[in-house]
Amino acid sequence: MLKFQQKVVFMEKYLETLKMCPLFYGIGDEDLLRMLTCLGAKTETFDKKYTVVAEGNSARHIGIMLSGSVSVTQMDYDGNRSIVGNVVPPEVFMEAFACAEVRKVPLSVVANEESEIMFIDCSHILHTCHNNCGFHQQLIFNLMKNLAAKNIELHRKAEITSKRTTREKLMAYLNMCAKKSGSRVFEIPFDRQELADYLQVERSGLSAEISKLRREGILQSERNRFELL
Amino acid sequence: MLKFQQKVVFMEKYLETLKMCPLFYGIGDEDLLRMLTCLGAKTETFDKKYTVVAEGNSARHIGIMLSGSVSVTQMDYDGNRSIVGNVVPPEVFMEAFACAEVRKVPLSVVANEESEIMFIDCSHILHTCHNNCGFHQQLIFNLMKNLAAKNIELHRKAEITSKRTTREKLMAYLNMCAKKSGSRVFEIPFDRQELADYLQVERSGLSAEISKLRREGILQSERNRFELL
DNA sequence: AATTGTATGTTGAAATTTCAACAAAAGGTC
DNA sequence: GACCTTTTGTTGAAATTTCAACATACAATT
Repeated sequence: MLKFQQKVVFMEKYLETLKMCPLFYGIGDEDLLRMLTCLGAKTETFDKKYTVVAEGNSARHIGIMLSGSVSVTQMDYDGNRSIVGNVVPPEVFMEAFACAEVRKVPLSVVANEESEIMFIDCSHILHTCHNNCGFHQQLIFNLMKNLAAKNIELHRKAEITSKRTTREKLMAYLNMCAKKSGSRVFEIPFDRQELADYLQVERSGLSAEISKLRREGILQSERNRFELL
Repeated sequence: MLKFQQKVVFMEKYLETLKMCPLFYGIGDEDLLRMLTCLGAKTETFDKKYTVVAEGNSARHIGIMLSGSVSVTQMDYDGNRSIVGNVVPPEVFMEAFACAEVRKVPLSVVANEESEIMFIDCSHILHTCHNNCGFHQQLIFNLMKNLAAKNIELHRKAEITSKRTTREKLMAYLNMCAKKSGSRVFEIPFDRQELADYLQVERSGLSAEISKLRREGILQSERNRFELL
């Protein structure tokens, strides 16, 4: 009993985050908490740099970011890292593999900082439970919307990395960030090496290009803070 | 009345294709035909090279390939074409934009050859009709699965284009094709320029690389037929 | 404050890609 | 078959990226 109480208290700590999660759109507080229990949601904490999901792991679970942030990365057979993206609360990750009922994930997820993550076995979402929670329908609908949105995000990333030069990729990325943040001043979630792995270019060449753009008066930057002029 | 009859006859012409479509998995013949009418499915024919969907068009409809094939492409502000993928029967396209309820599509779709395509207004799928067709649930579920599969496909494409050299991209692509076809001999759905635009490299450099691989005895090829040795 | 480690910037040489221009081969049309 | 168009292959020069190596700045730890 105490255990249940603790669980609820814990979930309530992140209730605001969970309510913002696209997966739970349109579901009230009470129902949400009940539903999470019904779905067998489990929360885990990961230290910085820890592997949340390793390539080849089972792809049964959907991850929901509660705090911190993680990077989704792909590793080449000869060690080249490619960063697919960055996930922050209240976003969801691994949902595509879970929904497609792929056995093993072909990528890995690493915590960028101390992070709390909720996991839900996707089969509990897909195969409506017999308690007949009225919200399963809504949940599936939300999951679908989220998959569609991820799809579009992948298209957007492809648009950036399809550029041929480091400069074009960088500018396409920075313009996208500016647009997203709604300001010409913004921070990016990557350090130089990570940005290079995201844009699929060389770190040194990327640094050189940033310096060049600065000299040309196109942008200002220091560390991960950028301003487009 | 005659019109209705014609429609049914037409649909029956492609019944086999439609039954294979991931969107209609688990739905019987009779139900499928009734459902298509209920969903207001419309079929159009496009000549080779014709634009099926232009960038900026409304993104309300899902396309289902009945015959022929189309290419999904993105155009750069300075005219660089990037090919996202190729769609053949009985696959579906544009579903991500329709499901995410994006207003305008950010890419265009062109017929590679004479093609027949069925369109369904996605809102008819998402917002269950009041006739209460028993299969709406199944349809939504199928759509979700399909979105997840597309997601994974986009990941796979990113894995290919994330390679740094023309040779690596090409080999990654050919290996994927070989795996998909289950044979070391296979045809690709692209001519050289299209393959270059898909892999995001120069056509001339791609041709040169293919010749080189041939000289090195790694593959054989003529036109779009390849054999990995 | 000194030390250590990590992140970023810089540079020049080597490798690769892009670009432009043309040659050769294949396909379609009359 | 002759002609025209499109596709594919080839080539060398210019541009760009990668790579390796080092310099500098910054952060954390003792």
